[in-house]
Amino acid sequence: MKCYELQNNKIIIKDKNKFNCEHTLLCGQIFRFKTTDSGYLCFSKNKRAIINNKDNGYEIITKDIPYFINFFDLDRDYDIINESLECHEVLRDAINFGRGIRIIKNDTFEMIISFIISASNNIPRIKKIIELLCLGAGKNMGEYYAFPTLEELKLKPLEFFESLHAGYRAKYLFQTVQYLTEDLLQNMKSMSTENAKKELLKLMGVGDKVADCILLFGLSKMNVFPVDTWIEKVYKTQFHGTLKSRKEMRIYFVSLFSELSGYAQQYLFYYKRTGKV
DNA sequence: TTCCAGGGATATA
DNA sequence: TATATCCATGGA
Repeated sequence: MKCYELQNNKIIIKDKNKFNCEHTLLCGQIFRFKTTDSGYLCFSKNKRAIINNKDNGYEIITKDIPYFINFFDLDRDYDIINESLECHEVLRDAINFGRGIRIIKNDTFEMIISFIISASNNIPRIKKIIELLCLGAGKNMGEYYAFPTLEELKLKPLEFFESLHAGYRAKYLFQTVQYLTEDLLQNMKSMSTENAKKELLKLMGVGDKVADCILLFGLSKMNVFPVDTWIEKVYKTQFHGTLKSRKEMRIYFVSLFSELSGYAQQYLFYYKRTGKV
């Protein structure tokens, strides 16, 4: 059963338990969104979705409806996923806390740049740096700025990335932009998780964790489990684990959740970071 | 002042 | 392969 309907060229969501916009935007997978009086604005590439609260759901207004149906993964039945994950006790609480989260399907290039910026950084600052990036290099769309294309960023010198207050990540961004090609970005979409990760790890500023985030949010690979400082806390406090390296934790979690690893990770991350447990 | 944030690169063994 | 150290920035 679909969680949405199309009415008057709008996407109508009638149940926030099926798609909760607040949880989906605040759970750390999207850095380009704003809260408004009536809901949210959400951006991807050069596109925008206006999300208004409506009854117990939302109306989503956008010029590209198919893009955002796919972006918010609205054609997937999350009840089946949740049911499967709830056999793990810790996940039960995390799912109840973040019910309605959907794993977004964002642009590969936008995710590569965004998560290079995310390394050893905090979410409010990541958002500011990305906003400056769009302002300084993205196309003016009238009421907002697009995320810059690879072609646009290839024209920018190292000094431009330094001007974003990106710190030591500026040189990573510059080198990765110079290295990347449209062909490589396109080819990664059809690669296996393992092969795509090998390619991502060749990029300057992309290590194990950042690669997993790009695979999850930018290439829709669900058999990955990014381990960051928050997941490390979850592992120690909720799972009472004894493994020491993040690599070991990643292998442990992927073996536990398999093809549902990405969903489990996002529930746990949001639960720990926002739920203050 | 020190610690921390969706870590990674590099040198060293 | 595994570990130690350095890396910018800004808020708490």
